[in-house]
Parts: sequence; structure tokens; C-alpha cells
Amino acid sequence: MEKTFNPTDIEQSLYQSWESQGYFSPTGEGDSYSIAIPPPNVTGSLHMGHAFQQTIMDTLIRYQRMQGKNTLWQTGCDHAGIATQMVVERKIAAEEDKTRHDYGREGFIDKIWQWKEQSGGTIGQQMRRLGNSIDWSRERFTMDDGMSEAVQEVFVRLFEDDLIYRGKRLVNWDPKFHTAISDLEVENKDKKGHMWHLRYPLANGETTAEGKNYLVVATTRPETMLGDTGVAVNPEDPRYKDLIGRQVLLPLVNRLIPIVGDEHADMEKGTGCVKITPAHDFNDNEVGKRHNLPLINILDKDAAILTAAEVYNNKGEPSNDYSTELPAEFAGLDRFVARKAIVAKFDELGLLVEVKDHDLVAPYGDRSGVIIEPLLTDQWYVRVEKLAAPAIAAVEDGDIEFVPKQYENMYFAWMRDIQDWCISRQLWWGHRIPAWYDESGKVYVGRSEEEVRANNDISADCKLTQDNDVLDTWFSSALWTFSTLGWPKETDDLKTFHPTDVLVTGFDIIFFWVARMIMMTLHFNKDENGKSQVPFKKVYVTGLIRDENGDKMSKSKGNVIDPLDMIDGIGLDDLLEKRTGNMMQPQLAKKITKLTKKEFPNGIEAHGTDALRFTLTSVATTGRDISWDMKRLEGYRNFTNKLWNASRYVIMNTEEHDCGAKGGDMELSLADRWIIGQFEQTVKAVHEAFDSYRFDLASQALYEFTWNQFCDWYLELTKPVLFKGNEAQQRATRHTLVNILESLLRLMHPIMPFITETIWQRVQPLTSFAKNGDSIMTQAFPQFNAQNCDQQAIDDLEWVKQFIIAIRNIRGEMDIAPSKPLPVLLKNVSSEDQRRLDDNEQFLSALAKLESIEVLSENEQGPASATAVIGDLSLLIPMAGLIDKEAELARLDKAIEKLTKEAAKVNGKLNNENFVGKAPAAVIEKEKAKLADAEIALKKMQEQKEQIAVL
RNA sequence: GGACGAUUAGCUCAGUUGGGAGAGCACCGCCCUUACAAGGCGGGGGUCACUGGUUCAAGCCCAGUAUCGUCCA
Repeated sequence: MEKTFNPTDIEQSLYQSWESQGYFSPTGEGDSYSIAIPPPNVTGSLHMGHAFQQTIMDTLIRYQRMQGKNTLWQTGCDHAGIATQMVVERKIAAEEDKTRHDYGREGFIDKIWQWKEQSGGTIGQQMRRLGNSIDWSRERFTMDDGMSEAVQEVFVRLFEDDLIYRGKRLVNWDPKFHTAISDLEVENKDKKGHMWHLRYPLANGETTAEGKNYLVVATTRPETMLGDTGVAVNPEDPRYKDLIGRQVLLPLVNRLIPIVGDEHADMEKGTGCVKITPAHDFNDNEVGKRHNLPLINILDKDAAILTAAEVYNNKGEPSNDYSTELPAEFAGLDRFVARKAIVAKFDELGLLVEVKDHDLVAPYGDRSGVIIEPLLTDQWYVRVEKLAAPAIAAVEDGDIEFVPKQYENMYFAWMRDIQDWCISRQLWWGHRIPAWYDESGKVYVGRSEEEVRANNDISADCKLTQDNDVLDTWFSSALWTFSTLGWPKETDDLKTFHPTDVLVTGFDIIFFWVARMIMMTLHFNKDENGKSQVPFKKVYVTGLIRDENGDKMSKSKGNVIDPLDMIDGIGLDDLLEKRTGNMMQPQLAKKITKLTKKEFPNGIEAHGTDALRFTLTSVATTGRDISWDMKRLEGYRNFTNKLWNASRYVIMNTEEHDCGAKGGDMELSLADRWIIGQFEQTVKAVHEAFDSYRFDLASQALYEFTWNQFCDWYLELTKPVLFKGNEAQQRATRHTLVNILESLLRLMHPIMPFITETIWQRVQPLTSFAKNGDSIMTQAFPQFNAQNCDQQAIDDLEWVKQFIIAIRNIRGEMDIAPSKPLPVLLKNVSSEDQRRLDDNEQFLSALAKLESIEVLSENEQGPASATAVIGDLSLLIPMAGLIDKEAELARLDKAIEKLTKEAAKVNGKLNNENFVGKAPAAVIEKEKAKLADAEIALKKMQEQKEQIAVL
């Protein structure tokens, strides 16, 4: 074996061999266990969130597979409507200087499919680098035929159940992409802006309580005044309440609009008067509904001012309530240009009262980056209320459990205040809405034009046109768990693998996706008893990985770390190119370069997949945010190297020898019996951790055992046996070495697949383990066996450890070289001590590097010595020529002080009548023992101090 | 303004019916000892944000305060 672990040498070829042998597919035997991957975006590339969640999924899958389950990890991509369309539009613009309109709808969609064939597999290749044991043969795509059929079926059935409707409503309009987007795709950001105070003259000679013939409205969006259909004042407001029911004459358009009394107008804020624009503001829309105000749309799809307004009544029907006339001078102006022009006009007319600085929250499209415009458009909606009720119940009743539990609150909060879901998108890439319109605009929904004609008796000469819009990508994602398994067909896969066992995802998409999946699945899937099926029994919610400063990783911040760069390493220049090349905002490049150079002056070293995975599991705590720490990754890379070298030691000492696999006399040492028990405890801890989704605790238990028990103690303890023991002792120790290591590799395999497989191939043949197949992947996971825990061995070895540590401590404190063998004298040796001494002299001598061990007779004082205490036993190392008097006195003082404090604390407790009277007996006993130990040690230390002091 | 979460060692974080305050990294000292210097051995370091309460006993339970974060308005 090489002296250092070199992950790049082994990972790729191992993965290919696993994949080609079909180890990732369900075996068809045993109870089933399935996980549906949250489908990554087809345009995406692997980021830390993917690496994190997929590592956890793979760990679960490998763990369950090794426990004999029929495991399926279902994968695939989602078609990512806007994102994909953008990618291909940018590509044809750059390469051919064409727009999608040059291609036309069908041609453009073909173009996207071509792109998908060529580039859509990127993320899949990257996922392989993580070691994911995914059944690639079942990979799905939300736009493939089967899933499209499922989407269509769901749409039609929901429509038939009156759970889908079409309506004219205010939506989040993205003026760049010309599509509606959902609330969840809107990012609200704090922004510095202004509050304009505009004078609106009162009509019919009315005056305010103060005698003014106008109202002053405060607004952050003056340009929308062209669409105002009312002014709201607070009904309690003494300044204005008498004006409720009167009118103002809207400047520039000379529209008479009513003054309404509404709580929405806050007396404390602004001027207390709020202009109401129901067609361009969500709050105003609500106010408008309450007061039956018409809606006037003044913006086109680019969010530029219309030549003529569109007037609707509050049912969304065209109306003649107001003139559609708008001032010609603003027509065609972009909303922000129009804002300036309108403010200037108000100023010119003497109607601009003042402009104040104002902090506001502006909605941005999360992909386009432009400010979202609330716009009145025809859209399709899912009526969610009815679907939400059973989805809430499923979690309340425990059919679905969130881990950690606290996320259920988040889920309930959202579900109980849920809005209808706008599912139409004005895009070309996606599932086209299966709805057709006749020439009068009447809508028909069906699986095909033929079905629509047949079901509705529409003759062939009547022209039908299909809806131009497509469905929100999340609509198809909501069907993910069951559509990937073949729904609407009743497949064996559905019977075997649905409901899935667990969903692993981030809390940021509980609303987007998790909740919608629950609603859709419950509605469309029933078990054999007719009970609704959940999509998954558990939702394991991971934290969000942030950068080392706790900031969200994003391309624009330039703080993204590519998981593959941590696996393979990357030079500074390449990293800079990656972070600053092809940026949306090139002006940030300089800042990002500086930041990157500071953070990674030498680029990123290679750490290998196993170290990355181990790090990811070890940060999988119950918290919500995880600050990524490169140092931690480095630490775990060192850990893989430690495991590698420990294995190297084991193999060097066993490979050419008799390890007892075929029998032969074996005499287990104390260390052998002890490590076997320690391993058993670790097995137990790992099972508990996996079963409770505490991956951090699992990796901690593995780390602790491997490094601090197996390497630091056990391997050292095998050396005296292997160098000096008899044949039976050597055979027993070799047997323990190879078998513990072999089992440990299986125990670690779910988290670190590559290194464990590589070493296992070398070690397993040396053991008596009866393997099942040629890969560690298909072996049985270790199970806890209480019979392997030998308490006597644990206690004895604990004593041995204490003995050795005590000597080492004196060495360290006294600056005695580790290479210098020391004589040790023992006082107060009990029969138990004597037994332990007799059994373990070799261990003690070797690990504490002792020259001799001598037991003093009862009344023998011994020479001036540095002393350590283990219970009643005193260890003495003669000072002669080795130890400085003052240094030893100082060391004793330090120890005495520590013990005195402890004794005083415990004493205080035991002298408290209330404590002695009320605390459980076991607790009191423990305290008493603690006090006794401290007092004995203290006494000995003090005696020792006196003895040395007189020298 | 509302809801939720956080506050424990220099940093990143564990701490599961209340009973010994922990890990990794960083730090200090010694050491190239035949698995490993990506290492070994030893060591230092915390008023568990603050105030009050419950309890024999509080990092943990309760109430309040402060600061930070996320989402919503």
C-alpha cells in the first residue's frame, strides 16, 4: 500500500465497476426501501446543497441495502421551465444571433431537446463523482413521455373535480420573461427608495376637516396613479373620515374616484391617505375587492404604459365604469421612465408636495433579477384549500413525520394560510396546458383535441385552439414520487416502492415542493384499502450550507464552492476563472477576485470524495444553517489518511501470516477483548444515529472509535503482542486486527464508500467473514451483539490506560524525552492492581516506555519521586538526575489545586441536607465515590509534596 | 409589526426524560519511536448572551430582556 491515501487513483474506476455490475439496482429481495431524489434542475450543475443531501441519501440507501433491503434510489431531472428556456435562448442568441421567435415554437422546442441531449447529462455525471448508488437505468425526466402523460392526466382530473380553474387575477409578472411566476419565485429585497406625496384635489368643492380642498396621498409608485380607482383613509381618522363616500378628481386623467374608509390606511404612516390601484398592487387589490372598486390596467407585458387602459369590474370582466383614455405623452414609456415623467408633471402642475427618502421592500424575480410587476392576467389556478386539508391531516396524524420535528410548524403555518396556486406560465418549454378554446373563447379541457371534440360534441368545422401556456415546473415535480414509478398505470413498481420511505430536502423548498407533493399524492394515490397514500413517510430536512462567513453561497457573491473542486482540487487561476468568468454582473469581478485570493491563496487542495462525504455527514446536525469550514474538510481528509495508514499497518502485519481464519489456537489479549467490546458499542451508536437521522453523531462515533480507540490504543497495544507474543497470542491478535478492521469498514461504508471498498478488498480475504458477492456494497451491515462486550476487559483496560497516561503525563510535564526508558515504583498495590499488573506488564512497559516496574513493600517509603495516583495505587518515578525539585512541586501544586476545588464542590453538595434528602440514591453514591477518590488522591499528593519539599 | 430559529472554548459546532461542560480545527510544549509529520505524546483555554423563577440540583424546564438570522406583512 502507498504511504498516503490517494483518492483520485481509486474512485472513478470503483464507481464504474459498481455501476456496470448492477449493484445499484433493486435486488428484488427483501422488504423494500426507496428514496426519490429531489430532481435537480436539468440546466444545473452540482452545488453544495446537492452534495450534502445526496450524500445523506446515499448513506441511507447503502445502509439499508447492506441490511438486506430491496433498495431503490429513484433519480431524474426536472425540466426547469424558465431556466432552460433562458439557457437555450442565450445560446441561440450568442451563436446564431436569433431569438426563439425566429425559430417558432416547435423549432425552438426541438432546439431545447437537442440541447438537453447534449448538455442535460452534466449533473448526472457529477453525481456519479459523489459515489451515489443510484439506479441510473430508471433515470427520469419531467418532460419524458410517461411523466407528460401523468401531468396531463392530473390536470384533466383536477379540472373535472373542479380543483383547477381559470381566472383573471393579479399575478407576479416578470416583465423580462413575460410570464407569471409564483410567490415562491419572488425574492423580497430591502431597498432605498422614495415616498412621493401627491396632491389629489377633492371633487365637488369638498374640503377636509382642516379646510383644505385636496388630499395628499403618499406613494412609493407614483406612476401607477394612472390606474387609481380610489383613495383610502382610515375610518377612524378625524382628519378625513367625513370625506368617506366623497370623491377626488384624479389628476392627469381627470377621473372621479371615491374616497373609501379602510383599515389598510394607517393613520400614523405617510399622510394617512393611500391611493388605491387594484390592478397593480396586491394590497390595493384586496382593498378594491372590499369596496367594489373597478380595476384599471395601465401596463403592458413589458411593464410599459399602455396607450389605452383596460377597465375591468371586480369580477375581472371588461367594464365601462371608466374611460380607457390615458394621457398620450406617457404611452409606451417603461414604468420607471414613466415614474419620472409623471412626477415631473405633478411638479409642473404644483401637485407634488414633497419627496421623502423611504426604505422599502421590492419584489424581484429570482431568475430574471428585475422588479416584479403585479399584473392582471388570465391564469390557471389550483384551488388548494380542499387539497390542503388532508395534507395537513397527514402530518398531524403522523402518517408523515418531519425530522427535525420543528419543521412541522413551518409546514402547518404555510398550509393553514395557503393561497390558490397559479400554475400557468407564459413560456414555451414545459407541459402545454391541455385546454382548448373555441372561437367564442369558451374553454374545454381534455387529454387531446379529439377527446375534447368527442366529449363536447364539437364538430370538425369548429376551430379549436390550444392554450398557449405551459404548466409551472413544480406542477410536474409535485407528482414526482408516483409518476416516476409509472403512474397513471398501475405498475409493480408503484406497489413495491410507493410510498417512498424518506424525502431528504432543504427547508427552503418545503412550500415549493414538499407541501405540493403531499397534496397531489394524497389526492391521486390510494392503497388497497382505499386510503390515501402519502408520498413519503418521513421528511428529513437538512440545513442550508453557507460560506465560512455564514452568507448564502451565490454566483453573484462569488463565494460558491464547487463540491468537485474539493474532491479533485483546483488551482487559484482556474478557481478565479470559474468564479468571475461569464458573470451576470462583471463589475463585481474585482471584488470577488480579491476575496477569493484571500480565502484560497493556493487554490483548493484535493480531498477526495470520502473526506467530503464524511465532512457533510458530520455537519448534518439539527440546525438550520451550516457555515462551511474548509478546516473541517481538511481534518476529515486527514482522517481518511489515518484510516488508510492504520489499514496499512494491519495488512503489513497480517497479510503474510496466519490470522486464524482457518482455526488454530488463539489466546486473546486484554486489548483484543477490549477493542471487540468497543467496536460493538460503536456499532450500536451508529445504528442509533442512522435510525434517528443523526448523521453527525454517526460520523462522530466512527471517528472517535477509529482514531481514539482503534489507532491510538489498540494498534499500539498489538505491537508488544506481535513482536513478543507466542504463536497463539499472535494469531489471536492478528485475527482481531483483521476482523475488527473488516467490520469497521462495513460499518463506515455507507458514509465513505470508496476507501472502505478499496481496503476491504485487501482485508476481507484475511478474515473469517463469509462474504456475499465481491463488493463491500453487498455485504451485511454489522449488527450489535451484546455478548461481545466484556465489562471486565473494559475496566481492566481502562486501568491500563490510566497507568500509561499517568506516566506520560509526568514525562510531558517534566520534559523527559519519550525515548528515555523510566523505572517506576508502585505503592499500595491491591490484589486487583497486582492481577492487572501481572496480566499487562508488557503493555505497560511498551506504551509507557518503562525500564522496570517494581512493587514496594508495605512500609517502604521509596526514593524522592514524581508521583501519580490511580485510586489507592501510587506510581512513583524516582527524580534522581531526571526531575527538578521545583518543577515537581509546581506540578503537584497544580494537581492539588484542581483536586481541592473538586473536593470542596462535592463536599458542599453532600453537606446539603436537601440534596442528601431528596436526590436519588444512585446520584448520592456517585458523589460520595467522587469525593472519596478526590480525597485519597489529595492526601497522597500532599504527602508527596511534603516529602519533596524537605529535600 | 408578526412567526420561527439561534446565542456553549479563539473559530465551526455537539450536548436526547435536569445529576461529571464536550468534539474538530486553531493555540502552547516535547518528539522524524520500524502504520501515519495529512503524524505521535502531553498541555492550556468556557460567568453555557443577560435577568429572574421552578428544583436538593438548570447549558437543558418556565417568564422576560438583548443581539443576530430567516420567512411573512
